[in-house]
Amino acid sequence: MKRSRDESLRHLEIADYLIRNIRSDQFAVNQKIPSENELCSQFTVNRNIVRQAIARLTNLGWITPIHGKGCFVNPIPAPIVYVLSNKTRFTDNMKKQGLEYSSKLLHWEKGAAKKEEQEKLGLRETDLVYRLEILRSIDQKPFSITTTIMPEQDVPLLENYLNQFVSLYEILMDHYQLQPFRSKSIFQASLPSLNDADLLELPENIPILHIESLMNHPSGLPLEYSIARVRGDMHKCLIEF
Amino acid sequence: MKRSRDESLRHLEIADYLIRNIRSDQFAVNQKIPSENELCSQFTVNRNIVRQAIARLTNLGWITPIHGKGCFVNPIPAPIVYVLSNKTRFTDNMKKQGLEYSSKLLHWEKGAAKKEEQEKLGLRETDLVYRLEILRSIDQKPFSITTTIMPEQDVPLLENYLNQFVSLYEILMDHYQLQPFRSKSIFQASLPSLNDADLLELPENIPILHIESLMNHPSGLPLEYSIARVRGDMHKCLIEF
DNA sequence: TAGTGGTCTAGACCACTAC
DNA sequence: TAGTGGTCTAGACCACTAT
Repeated sequence: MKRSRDESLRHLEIADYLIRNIRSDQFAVNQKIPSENELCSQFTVNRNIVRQAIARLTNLGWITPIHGKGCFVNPIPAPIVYVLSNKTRFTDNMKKQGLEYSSKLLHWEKGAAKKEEQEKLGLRETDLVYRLEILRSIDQKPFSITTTIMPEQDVPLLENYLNQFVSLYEILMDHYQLQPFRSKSIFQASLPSLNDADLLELPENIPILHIESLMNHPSGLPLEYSIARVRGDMHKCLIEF
Repeated sequence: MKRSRDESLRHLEIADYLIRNIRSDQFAVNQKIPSENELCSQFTVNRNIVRQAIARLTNLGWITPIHGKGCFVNPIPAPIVYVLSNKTRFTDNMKKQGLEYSSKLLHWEKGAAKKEEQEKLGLRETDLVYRLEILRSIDQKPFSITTTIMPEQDVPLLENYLNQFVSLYEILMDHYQLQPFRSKSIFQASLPSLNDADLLELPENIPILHIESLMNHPSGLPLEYSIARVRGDMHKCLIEF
């Protein structure tokens, strides 16, 4: 995977040219960059080469090509700083920053705990768990997908409250008097699965911050195991020690 | 950036075929996958299409093409769990896990503190800082690059000890009796810069875990500001609350 | 209808590796 | 020398958008 800076690959040259122009606002946000054919003549190369450059910028999230119209420069999202502490809530964080947020329950199910879930939550094979898939958005734009697993015994008949889902923590608080505390989190950088990329409306190559968390009862017993996938380019996670 | 699963793009079909075969060990680790020409005839497509599929797998880190030889399946690195706490050291973490690690000082300089550095470290415009660029490896494989900034006043004549660099924390301990404590860290997922990708010997599209940290004196005064870029596919960062 | 991006074919020449 | 990957050309046909 070695690369050297002096090799003259035409498509990289064109990609660099485009990125420089976007950076310096020569190609403004939400505006079109030159068409493929224009770039072909400008650089006297084949359309395939231009398309390689275009693909590169698309993958890196700089532009979005729209069939029949052209390639448009993406707005650069300013990363949102999210403070993670033992009692952080998504909603609290957003409220503090005055951001418009929303949660949507994509899917839920009740079933036997899988092996990993048993271990993380301290359950037996026969125990049941709820699995929720939640999409969170900020300013109407998809921001993260979280899979949350909770033991059925802690939130019996949870399905009764899922019809008008607004916030998981409201449900826990209002109907079960539960207030989970963060016990530990594992951070990882990865690329989105095709499914997550679709849901987050992401180009494939935008990295994802993967946060696997265990939340406890105030007593210390595990209550909630969650795996969040957050857009890397929209998110910074701050931890204070 | 919408994608639907039912569109039949030949190059995606080929890429899927290859990934399935790698996953199921039909194409074993460190072995060659079929050559481009073989894939061309197998799928009765043009070489360009096969090369799109190959590029996809390369970017995703599945294979490494070697000129004149073929495309070889990459070994899948098992992620190393790194515990981050207010007194974590890289070397301690690795020692505990019995891993062979090493640090290499790539570059150092002394100069006026930049604006951001002044803010983070509480310095004045006239203050000087040391900037170190450190490459850490595990089992001889590049793992992370860290830029560390320290005020000159805290580590005067640091250059005297950089000739035989082994570990930054050894120098701080042995020559300055300093033991920095982690105050806060900011996590972000991103893609590597071209330079970092080169140094880490990474395909471009392997995501990077970006950890920006502030370390303090035991007294609470800022002592060290660092920006680490860690291979996302080799690293999990655990935080306990 | 003209212009745009989306997909694909059929070649060419080169550099590197193995024999 | 034969086979491999690396780069690039010159087309074709299609679907979508604007007018």
